[in-house]
Amino acid sequence: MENWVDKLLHWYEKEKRDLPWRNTGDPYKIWVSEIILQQTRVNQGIDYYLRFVSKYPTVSSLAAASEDDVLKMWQGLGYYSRARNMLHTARYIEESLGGKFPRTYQQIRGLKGIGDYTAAAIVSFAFNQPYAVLDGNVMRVYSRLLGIDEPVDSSSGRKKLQLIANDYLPEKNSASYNQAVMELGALICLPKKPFCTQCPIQDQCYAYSHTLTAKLPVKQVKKKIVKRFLNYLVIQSGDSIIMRKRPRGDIWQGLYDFPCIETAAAGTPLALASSKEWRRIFRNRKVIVLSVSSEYRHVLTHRLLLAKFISLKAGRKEIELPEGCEWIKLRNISDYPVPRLIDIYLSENFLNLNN
DNA sequence: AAGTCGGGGCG
DNA sequence: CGCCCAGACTT
Repeated sequence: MENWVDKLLHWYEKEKRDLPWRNTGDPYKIWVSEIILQQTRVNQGIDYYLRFVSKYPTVSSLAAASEDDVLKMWQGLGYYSRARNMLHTARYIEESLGGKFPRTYQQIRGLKGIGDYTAAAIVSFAFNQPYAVLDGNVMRVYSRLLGIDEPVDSSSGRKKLQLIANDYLPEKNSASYNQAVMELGALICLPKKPFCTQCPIQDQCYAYSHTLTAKLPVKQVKKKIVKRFLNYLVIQSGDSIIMRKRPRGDIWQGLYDFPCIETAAAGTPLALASSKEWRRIFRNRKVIVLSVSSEYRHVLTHRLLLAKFISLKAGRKEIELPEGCEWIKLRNISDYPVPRLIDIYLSENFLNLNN
């Protein structure tokens, strides 16, 4: 029916790499290989796999090992919970399942350290059961092949791709088909600069015919934590203090904080004093800096705020009130909504006011 | 749904 | 330096 499936399988049989775990049908060794290869490149995992199955050739031998020894075998590979979970699961199989590796998807999926992908991989590769694997390679291949533009790292995107993978999985050659799709992703359909001219199913590919290979798959924009340096001016005069209602289009809209000079890096009071904002607020006059706080760190979802509070004493008439700012009686300050950062600062520095 | 967990290879 | 890798688990 779908001729491209045969092309893909043919390509796989011809081009597949000779990897050590492809020469065994032992579910234990396939399990070991799949755990090692989680978030790990094949080339990095090969030596670890060979050493591991050499030292622990069976579930029983692994179950009898100490955690120190297993972790030592894992040293340098990372994600060490994988090794601890394997030991735990080996002992469970040994003690509760009579040392016999389980054979059904549901049983295997329930083992510690085995999720959807690994359970499908084991039952497919070891027992040729029709469960579709979905890993990074498979998601990339189907995203391009079918033009799926939903983020593959969202739960809805993964769910959709799993259904697609289930749908495309042939009933008979599931083991070969699963590995063929992954191998295509690993050798041809690369994240960057894929070798489309060598792809056996290029003529089927939506992304190729629409020149979208560079755009697919879509990933959620990684919210990298951006630092913001806030230099707050805590200006007091008599029983009053200047606060600012935060404007729209920025964090903490509608809450109150202080007049703020934001800088690209940690600012020193001396540098701030020569800034345009400072000179405008204080009308080019000298003011008395009472104190400069240490740096407060405040984490938001996508921001790391590094705040300093510069406490100043000034006469009201010497001040040019910045946009959105107002004098507030200190005794009323608890009536105003403030961000957590400001609340902490106030509680540490105006303790008498906050109870 | 987002955060956490390691380390290495590659452009 | 950022991205990505035969992901799973916790919060």
